[in-house]
Amino acid sequence: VSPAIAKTSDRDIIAAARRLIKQRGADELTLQDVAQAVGIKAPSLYKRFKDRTALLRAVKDDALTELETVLRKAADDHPAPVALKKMAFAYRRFGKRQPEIYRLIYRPELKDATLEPERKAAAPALELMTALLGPRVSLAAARCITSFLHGFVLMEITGNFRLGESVDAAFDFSIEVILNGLMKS
Amino acid sequence: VSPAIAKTSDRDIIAAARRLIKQRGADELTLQDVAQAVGIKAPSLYKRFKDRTALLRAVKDDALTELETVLRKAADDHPAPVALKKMAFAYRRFGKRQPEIYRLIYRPELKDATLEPERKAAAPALELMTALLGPRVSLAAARCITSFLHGFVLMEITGNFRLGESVDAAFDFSIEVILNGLMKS
DNA sequence: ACCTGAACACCGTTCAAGT
DNA sequence: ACCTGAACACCGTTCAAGT
Repeated sequence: VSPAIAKTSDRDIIAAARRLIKQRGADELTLQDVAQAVGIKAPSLYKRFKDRTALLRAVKDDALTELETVLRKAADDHPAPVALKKMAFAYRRFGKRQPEIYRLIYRPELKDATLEPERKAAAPALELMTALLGPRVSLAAARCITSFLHGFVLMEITGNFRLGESVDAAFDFSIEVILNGLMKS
Repeated sequence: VSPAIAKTSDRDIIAAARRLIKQRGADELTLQDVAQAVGIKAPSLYKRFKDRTALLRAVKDDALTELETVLRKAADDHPAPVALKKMAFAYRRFGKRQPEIYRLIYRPELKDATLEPERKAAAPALELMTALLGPRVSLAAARCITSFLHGFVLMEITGNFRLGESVDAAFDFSIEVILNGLMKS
């Protein structure tokens, strides 16, 4: 008896799911669509992922890993204040390029027990804040800038900025405001 | 022939849906559950709401109206800097008290054509910023503080602050940072 | 005018059977 | 070891029929 040959792989499936989510959003993602994209039938997906949520979680982890890379590359070897700005811009760019993926990252039902990936993605900002302000306020400062970035990106990709004027300018302005405020603290 | 007597009303239905969402989240909301809560069957809901999305939208508008009231009451007649802080605290409190409702408000698929309700809820912050900083930077400043608040509340209710230290303190700190930064601009 | 049961479409999920 | 068709549960939605 010859065992069935695998037609696909976990990585293929994750990549296909991610592409579909990027295009249509996670709510529209059907296991049938994913299966079809990798040349199998929906029930076969259950050999590799416990359920739909587990697959979404895998896509999320994939995206979070990429986000961490993007943030670290942006910060590079720049001095802390410059690195912070570059990181902020890179963060926003990531969100704008793949809004549906960005939204996926923060779905509450996708948090797993370990929290490893999200911790890794949050690390770069915290490290920079420590370099800039010292350990006493670094966590609070990281929460400040992180919250702003998250909120701004969501507002922007959800279409909540519709009163005119430049959104780019508002972003630049806000980053200046926050960094100035942090320096004084 | 006696026409059927209405067993419920739009307002009852919206209130029931809101209560159920508050408890279990919008994703878990079933039209059957809503119908049962007001003593009718699911198909009857379609006499009053075009579809499930329209019902969610009505709940969202209801919540946004309440949010605007809460924010205006918090600001009251205080001088602008005080009013801004009070409003920020009220905003966070609203989100923490009804996290699932807060999340609902910002679902992209629930935005309607007019955008009236969301505009009204954003107005108080913008007005205060104009009073505080003048019309030249008020919109950018409003976007700054609004983004921060939105991001912070989401991070908090989604459970993204888990590195210890006081979250309350981080919020206070952040508000100070941003207001200080704004004054210097 | 509003309510209902029955029916349909769609989708996640399970499982026994195939190679 | 992986894949499949068939079946089931659940839910949004439609519609003809009831009062």
